[in-house]
Amino acid sequence: MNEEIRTRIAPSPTGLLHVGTAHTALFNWLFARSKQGKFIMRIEDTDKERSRDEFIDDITDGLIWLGLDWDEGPERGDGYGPYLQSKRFEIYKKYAQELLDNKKAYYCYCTPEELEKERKEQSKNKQAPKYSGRCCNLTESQIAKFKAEGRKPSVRFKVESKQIKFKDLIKGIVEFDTGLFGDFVIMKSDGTPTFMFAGAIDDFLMKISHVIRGEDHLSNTPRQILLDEALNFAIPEYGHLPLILNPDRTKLSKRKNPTSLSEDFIKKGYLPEAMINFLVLMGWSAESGQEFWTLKDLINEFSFDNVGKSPSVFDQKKLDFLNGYYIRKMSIGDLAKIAADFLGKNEMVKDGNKFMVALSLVQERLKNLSEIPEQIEFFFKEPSSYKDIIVPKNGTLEKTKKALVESLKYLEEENDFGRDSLEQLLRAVATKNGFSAGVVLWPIRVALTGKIASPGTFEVLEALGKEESLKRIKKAIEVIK
RNA sequence: GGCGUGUUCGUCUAGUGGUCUAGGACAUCGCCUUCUCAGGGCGAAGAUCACGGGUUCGAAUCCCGUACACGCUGCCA
Repeated sequence: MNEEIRTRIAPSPTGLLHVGTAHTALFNWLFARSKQGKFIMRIEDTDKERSRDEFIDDITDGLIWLGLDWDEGPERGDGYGPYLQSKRFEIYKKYAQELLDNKKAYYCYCTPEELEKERKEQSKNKQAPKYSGRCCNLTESQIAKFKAEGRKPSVRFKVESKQIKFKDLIKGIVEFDTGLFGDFVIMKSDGTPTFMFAGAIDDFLMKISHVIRGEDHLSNTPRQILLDEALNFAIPEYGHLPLILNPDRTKLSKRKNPTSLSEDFIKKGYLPEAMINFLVLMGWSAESGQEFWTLKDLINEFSFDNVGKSPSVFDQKKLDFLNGYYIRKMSIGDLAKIAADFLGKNEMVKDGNKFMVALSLVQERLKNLSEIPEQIEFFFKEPSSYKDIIVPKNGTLEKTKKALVESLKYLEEENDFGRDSLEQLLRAVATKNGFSAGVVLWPIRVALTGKIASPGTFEVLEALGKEESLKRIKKAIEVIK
């Protein structure tokens, strides 16, 4: 019989949702969904100093935005909750007491200063920094003395010296010698648990079957296994994902790269589809070689067999490409909807129809939503200051004037402002005057848009309509007089 | 310092002993489409598979060593 697959994402709310966390969440989610398992959200807010509620919101909102929903978590299902570690302190205390009672852990009265000094000395002597274990066998009188000094003890786990070997889902068999570790702290002197301890307990209590996390946790795994063994917990499967790196190959950091999902990607106009596709391609590839993926398709295709072992450099250019790709693929109605949401109170959104027409002209040129206002502005507002660019390369002021005047003449008489008939008309104007098409089309387009780069002349004429188009062309003739 | 993990085009990657004169994608460059930009189509360039030894008839693929990178070595997570 197969046990239910249960994975989790366990962010600590000490900052905005990081793309690395999103990446880990994605792989956990995919694995759970592909196995009809459960995906759980657990908030690791044991660090009271740095944890903030607003970060919890940022993290959960970001994952929802990506489409990574969870089955259990704060405010959602309470099978094995609570899912906020700050509400589970009694549980950790109980297990710490159990270890204390079994002599598998002991009180440590060392002060941070003493420990720091010890470490410094060790590294000065080229020794591995490792806790000496000096508090393990304190006498009654020594303890009484420390207590009298008002020292608050931490609880340290007594590390048994042995080989720990486990099969990582991604890395394969990994082996550690725990004799090198030194006794580590499981309860801080303020009574709160360390990440190592709380994580091991919660993974067991929440019946997590697979712990999928970043490779930076690989060296923590044997410690957690030791804890599991001491507490008689079942040991979960582990999988350590390759990390995401800055272009200089250091661990992804916000100093060197955009890392906040909300601030750097959502607000900049990236689409969840692009983000998912981009994230999954860092570390995973399909057997088929397919490179475009939606969450839905990934569920059927995902497997740890195709997850790579080496870290990936964050490549913004590729994200941009993917984002443009998904923007282009979207129906104009859907684009208008998400663009309107994105732009919020922007004036240009008010006239829904006009906004949609404008969008349709620039859709294939967009790399992200935030480029929209700049690209469609001409559609709502007469352009200005295009005097320097209205004469095409290799053209002259004289020809440009003539082209505009002649075009205006014919345009005024044209009633069909569809792009096809406009094309016929204007190309005829060009040949009639012995001009190449560009000589007449460029100035009109600039008169209409005020831009060097824009959608094509015929589309713009059509979209703007006869009245507005003629008005702008007349103005251009004035301007270059 | 110790331990762990990793190393294929600039980047993401395919590749599990012969089909690899190493495939795809992004980026770059060129051509075509064209009034511009974008898109699309076609094409080019780009990797002595980190390095050095082995094993083998044969290695990017297996073994050993070295180098480099990253992670852990915290009363942060």
